[in-house]
Amino acid sequence: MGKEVDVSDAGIVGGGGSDDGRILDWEDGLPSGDDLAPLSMHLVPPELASAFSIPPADIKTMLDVHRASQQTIYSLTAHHKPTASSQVNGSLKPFASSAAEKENCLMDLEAEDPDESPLSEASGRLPEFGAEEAVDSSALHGENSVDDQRALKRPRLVWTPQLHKRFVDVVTHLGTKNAVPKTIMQLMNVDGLTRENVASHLQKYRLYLKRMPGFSNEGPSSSDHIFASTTVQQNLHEQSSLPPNSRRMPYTVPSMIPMPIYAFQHQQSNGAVPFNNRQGGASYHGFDAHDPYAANN
DNA sequence: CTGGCAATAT
DNA sequence: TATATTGCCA
Repeated sequence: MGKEVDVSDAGIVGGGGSDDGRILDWEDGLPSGDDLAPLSMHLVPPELASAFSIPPADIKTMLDVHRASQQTIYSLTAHHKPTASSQVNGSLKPFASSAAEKENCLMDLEAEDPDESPLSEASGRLPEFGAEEAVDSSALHGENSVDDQRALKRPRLVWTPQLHKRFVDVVTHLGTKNAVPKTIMQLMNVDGLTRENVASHLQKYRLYLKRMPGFSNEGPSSSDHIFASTTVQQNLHEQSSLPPNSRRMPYTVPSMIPMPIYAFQHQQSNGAVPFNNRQGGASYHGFDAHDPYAANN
């Protein structure tokens, strides 16, 4: 990876076939197609997997491979979020790879807060892929394979207790004044989380707060260290994608930005436990009327 | 363009 | 039911 291939003269892809030698050179030593395990083949035999409680991996399709390779390419090139300045019209859409990344790195949400309730989210449930158009449309039409990725509609977000906790932490830290969807989204630092996701959740959350007076938080609390519990190390990535003139608020101190997690999204029904999935009782728009965060804090 | 909010959709 | 989307206005 650290080596660059000189493409200045021979690299023009569609040009002449004069670069065959180089490509053969490249392929030399690689296993042939016959030596490779088919995609449908499990790396771990089912019996062995079940013996060790390893959840069965889902069969990979060409579409999966396509996405994975796109993500690889993406990570090798620009690791940019979609900003106004970034010109991404060429081939790689940040959104597409972000979605792929999200799907591949499932829910690693746990990993902060050891005292978190051991909810059985990690029940080994793999979120399947949304588009069931298993047929490779690019093979049929040869176009819009990239555009489709952005057009893929995201699975609906599940506000797990972990996600919700992060949400509440950020919101209470910001205070009612500064807690706007965009800011919340940025500070939550959850990969794949959209502004709309936050806005929708925030709307409900405010309705909840309205009937629970006393929990509301006015101004930004600069002193509390709600993010101190979450270990911060790497991941100061892409925080500088803000426009140069945008003001850097005191609460955007990098050390407060928690470790990135991945938004867990699902299709229909799976083992994901919503943060408010209590059983009966009084709840208002999903927010428990009594103490919704007892289990989360 | 973003945010807030109610209504409506999935 | 939980979340998404839409429409309208600030």
